[in-house]
Amino acid sequence: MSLAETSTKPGAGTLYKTIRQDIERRILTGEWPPGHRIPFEHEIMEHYGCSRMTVNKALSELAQADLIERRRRAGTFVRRPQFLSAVLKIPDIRAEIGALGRAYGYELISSARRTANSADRERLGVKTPCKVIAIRCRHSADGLPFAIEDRLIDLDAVPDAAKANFKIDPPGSWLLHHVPWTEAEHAISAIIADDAIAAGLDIAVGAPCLVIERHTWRQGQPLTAVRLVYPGEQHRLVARFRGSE
Amino acid sequence: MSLAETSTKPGAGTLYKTIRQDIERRILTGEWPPGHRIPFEHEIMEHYGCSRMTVNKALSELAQADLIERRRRAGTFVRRPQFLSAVLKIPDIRAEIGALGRAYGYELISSARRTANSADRERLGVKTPCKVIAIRCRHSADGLPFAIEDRLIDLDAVPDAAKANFKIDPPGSWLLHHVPWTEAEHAISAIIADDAIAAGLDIAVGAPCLVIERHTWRQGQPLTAVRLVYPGEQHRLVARFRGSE
DNA sequence: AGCGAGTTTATGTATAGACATATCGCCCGT
DNA sequence: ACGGGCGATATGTCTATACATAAACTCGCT
Repeated sequence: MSLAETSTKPGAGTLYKTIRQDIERRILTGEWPPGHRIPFEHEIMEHYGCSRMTVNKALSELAQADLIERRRRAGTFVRRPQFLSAVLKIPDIRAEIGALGRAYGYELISSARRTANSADRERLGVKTPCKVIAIRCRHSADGLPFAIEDRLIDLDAVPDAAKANFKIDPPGSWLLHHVPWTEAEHAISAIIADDAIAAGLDIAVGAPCLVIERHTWRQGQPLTAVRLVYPGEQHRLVARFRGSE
Repeated sequence: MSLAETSTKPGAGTLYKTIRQDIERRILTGEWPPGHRIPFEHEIMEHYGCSRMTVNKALSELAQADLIERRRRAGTFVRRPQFLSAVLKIPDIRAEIGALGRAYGYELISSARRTANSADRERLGVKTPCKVIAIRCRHSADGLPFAIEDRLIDLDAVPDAAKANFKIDPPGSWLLHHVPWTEAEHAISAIIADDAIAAGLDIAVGAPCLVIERHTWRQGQPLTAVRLVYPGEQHRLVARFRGSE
């Protein structure tokens, strides 16, 4: 029990993957519950009889996958699992539609620049007064409505947005290419189309819609808040992924 | 232009992060489109004047994040972005409800073991005849309906499932703890509650529902297919994440 | 031309050692 | 008791080197 388990099935052939999978297994089965401090690199390295870099590589990958949290001097801890957390990787609708091989269409419905009212401030999560741009637009694929977008941009945080031409560029694409972000949050829910949504998406009132709300920050400062409404029966969010081999 | 840009803002203080972000930026802005071969480790290492291990660390992280694909002898290539791919990280409803601090309830509605009919086979994606378990159950939080689950398990791929007691253990939890998987696929969509769903979730017919369909494989072999229906106005899939600092 | 064996090359893994950096805790002085 | 400073310690980064491995390429044989 004390030495490296070269006798057990090697798992994946390489040492660091074996280490990573051993730890991953213990976390997923609950043997090491959230908050548990996993052995120091020093100890793991002795257990497997390898160098610290090898252990470090295994732990770094687990940290990148958010399974563990590493704190200097304190050690490495099992993270609370992110239940049903949904990560939408690339948020650019224009590119998405292009990748589907369909013709992208964009239409600016309304655009207003104003001092943020209390609803705007709450939605963005800012406390101090600021200027915002409020945009409503529609994306379409092959001429058919694809999504309705409702967006608020904090002009103080993104002053360049005042110079962008949102009659031509979709705000999502423009922001993705011009503004770096550090944190984001998504929420996905389902709603029933009301009159405005039904008209905008060319579907029946009462039809199901998928709603994605996204907030984006840079170093804790709110940049933009957006709400995208998709026809729910036509649109599916699909993801395929691997379980770290 | 030829040497390391120590004059530009360091980005993140450490070299490998600078390298990773430089490359990430070029990919996200489209400067290096999908399929583009990015410079060899050898070249990057000379460009930044560092060792290959440092470059390798940066590229490994980008590969883990699925931004690039690495092929021996051929080089490293920008991957086709996974548009709007949604990754639901932990699929265990029992743990999810527990984490919300609410009391978990589980009720098996029906369970049947049978030889897969053609609909079962299509849903699972198997071609040859096999045995399956079909389960319908309900999850609740604090006594209120939380989700309806409809699941198919391939008994040939997961023979142990015949011994599990799904009257007590939710099939999702049981599978998570007993069956390793290597690939999974999610699809999220929105539907309108029909009679059966409305009754099961205690909501009105015509109310919006969020649907998650998940398929799970091990080494390409289908293990299980599940469809989860949530009340759409009460339930939101939320995720917060960082943009690789 | 077709095919198989050998070569080249870029990535993959692993090592030992070095120094940096964030903190946890302890000790000491007020 | 309280707080500031400092040392111990675990992780973070980086290097130079070595060998393994897979795949693309070359070349020569039939």
